[in-house]
Amino acid sequence: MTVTIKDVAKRANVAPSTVSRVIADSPRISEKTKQRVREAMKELGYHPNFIARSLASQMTQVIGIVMPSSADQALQNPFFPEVIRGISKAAHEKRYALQMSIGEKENDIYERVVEMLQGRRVDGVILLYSRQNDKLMKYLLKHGFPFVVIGKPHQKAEQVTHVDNDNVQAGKDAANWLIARGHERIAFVGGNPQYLVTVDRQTGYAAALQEAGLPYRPEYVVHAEFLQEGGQEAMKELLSLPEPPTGLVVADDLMALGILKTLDEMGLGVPEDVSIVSFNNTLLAEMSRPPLTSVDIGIFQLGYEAAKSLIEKITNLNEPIKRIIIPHRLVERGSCARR
Amino acid sequence: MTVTIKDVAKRANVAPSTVSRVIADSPRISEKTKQRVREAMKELGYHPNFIARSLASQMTQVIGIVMPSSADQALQNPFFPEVIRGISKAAHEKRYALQMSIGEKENDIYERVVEMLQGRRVDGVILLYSRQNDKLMKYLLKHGFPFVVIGKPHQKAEQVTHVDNDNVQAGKDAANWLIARGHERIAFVGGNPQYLVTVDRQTGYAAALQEAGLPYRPEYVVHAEFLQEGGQEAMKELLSLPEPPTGLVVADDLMALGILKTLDEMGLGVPEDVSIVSFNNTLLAEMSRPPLTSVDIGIFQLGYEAAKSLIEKITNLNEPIKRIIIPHRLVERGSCARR
DNA sequence: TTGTATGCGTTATCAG
DNA sequence: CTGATAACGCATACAA
Repeated sequence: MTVTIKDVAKRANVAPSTVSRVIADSPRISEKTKQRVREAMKELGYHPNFIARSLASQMTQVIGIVMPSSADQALQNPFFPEVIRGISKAAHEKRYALQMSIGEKENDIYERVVEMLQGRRVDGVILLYSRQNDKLMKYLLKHGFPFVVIGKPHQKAEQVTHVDNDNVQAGKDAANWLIARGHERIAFVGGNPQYLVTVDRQTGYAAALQEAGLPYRPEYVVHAEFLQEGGQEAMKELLSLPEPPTGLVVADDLMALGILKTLDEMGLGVPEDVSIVSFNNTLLAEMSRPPLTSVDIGIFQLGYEAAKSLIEKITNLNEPIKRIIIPHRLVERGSCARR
Repeated sequence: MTVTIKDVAKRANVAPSTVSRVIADSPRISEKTKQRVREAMKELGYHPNFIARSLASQMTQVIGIVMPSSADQALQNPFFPEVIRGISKAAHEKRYALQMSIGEKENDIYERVVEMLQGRRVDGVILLYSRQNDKLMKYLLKHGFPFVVIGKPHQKAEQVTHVDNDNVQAGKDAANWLIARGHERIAFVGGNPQYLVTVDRQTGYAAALQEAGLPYRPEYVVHAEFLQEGGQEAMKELLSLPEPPTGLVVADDLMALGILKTLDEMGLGVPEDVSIVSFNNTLLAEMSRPPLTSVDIGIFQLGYEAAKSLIEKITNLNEPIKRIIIPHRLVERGSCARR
């Protein structure tokens, strides 16, 4: 029924191994027989069976994508489709397929990924998150499975190839943008502090304040999970302080969207009353009112480089550990005003 | 190095085939030896090799997800993560893994999916789109590959298992909502008319107008690709008509977000000047200003049922063709006012 | 440059 | 209830 390498071999009057070599485009086969074999393949409608190939070669040509737990609505963040586009591009260039693992709870994810790898379904994985004390990462390191992290690993960063931004600098740039426009009361609204991006950007924010001689006020730092209960309240508190901030550095565009809403409900206008700089420069930044000044972090590239690195690692196990920093740049739109 | 079924067999003093049966939990193995074998598996840290299993059993336990072409920014639509969550849930329940195919151009996608299927990497696929005259769908039908469409197939709908909403009724409901609130000039803003959702919702919209005795005005129907050039202009034209609409039925939340922006630029308020009903009821509907009255179409369920149906089809090739309709319901928020 | 033989880790078909 | 043994479709070391 399904046409195999043997059928092709017969048709072309060669041995199966020859056909195999033609598929691999081995240089040790004469052009003439290559032609003949290829013709036979066409005529029979041959398609190589990846499963069989994988079993024989011990390589699947599949890479696994590990998403953060879907319990939080993180998936709704436009960040993900965009990284995946980047991953997909690089993967396709090297003829790799993509397998995906989504789980509700952290432990779900762990188990599925272990199964993926131990079951030899994938050659390696890309982690689209990086959380504190990650059981999965430890497992991967221990067993020597090829993997790459997007973001900065909490532990053992020197042992883990990762693709990241200079989030400290990015946080600094964002705050400086506001400082340069005369703002002196600048708050930081971050996401889950379990994720290192948040921490890094906050660090940069704090550094910028310090360099500018502005005081760091703890009450100006809020970690609001906007999608959860309580997020709005935290924001409202912040803006109801005796000395409310005039500028906000916000962890990402999706959060900024939520904040715009909260501000609106409080009767505060952007940028007249409050200026905002956010991160990621996704579609949302363009579509929001006002459009958001946002730090572009090269999401597509993050994915692209991660996949490229992973594939290098897979094909060459001695590939050194790498840290790749994707440049960022602030994109000005309408959410910041001079003070 | 890697521990196989044979190692386990030796350890447990049984034949490899017995181990295989234990893995499959065959009833023809005594509980006693099952215990023994399972112990041996634990002790050796055995993990079954899916690739080998796939080759022998001719089943991969993997389903493919086919995304629409990423050339347009469709991927940015929160619809996708949510369907995928649904798919993932059902897949995991039946212990299936997910493989993903993203391509830039339509032809890209076609080729990758053919490769996926012919290469026996997946047992079947779910199409997350349904476009006119789809080459891929024809191919799938012709070759008898198991597949399920989310949305309504343009052609041969009777031959294709699909999971859809009653989009005509949904369109009607949306329009009626506005009509019931006294609106008489209601426009329809759809996405790409190549996609049947758009057409169906428009049909429902038109039917509602007719039933209410309102005139159908062609100039009130706009297909705006917001993310492209020209989208804004089309909207502005619509709203600059001598008799501009007071109500808008908008294809989805993401588009509605863009429209809110355009309206704002034109100095029009929602819902004071223009009322909006949109579709999908994603996170964006909650986060926008004002929050959007939106028709919830059960995105998660669409994915869940699709995956379930596909798996049924894979495991039982005689499974009949099905059409599954996921119920919708309009969720009221703040974007509609009485006239 | 090409062919032969063997193995990849399982499942499945026979026996027993 | 359990054990040999032959596929599954391809890659590769070794021959020729």
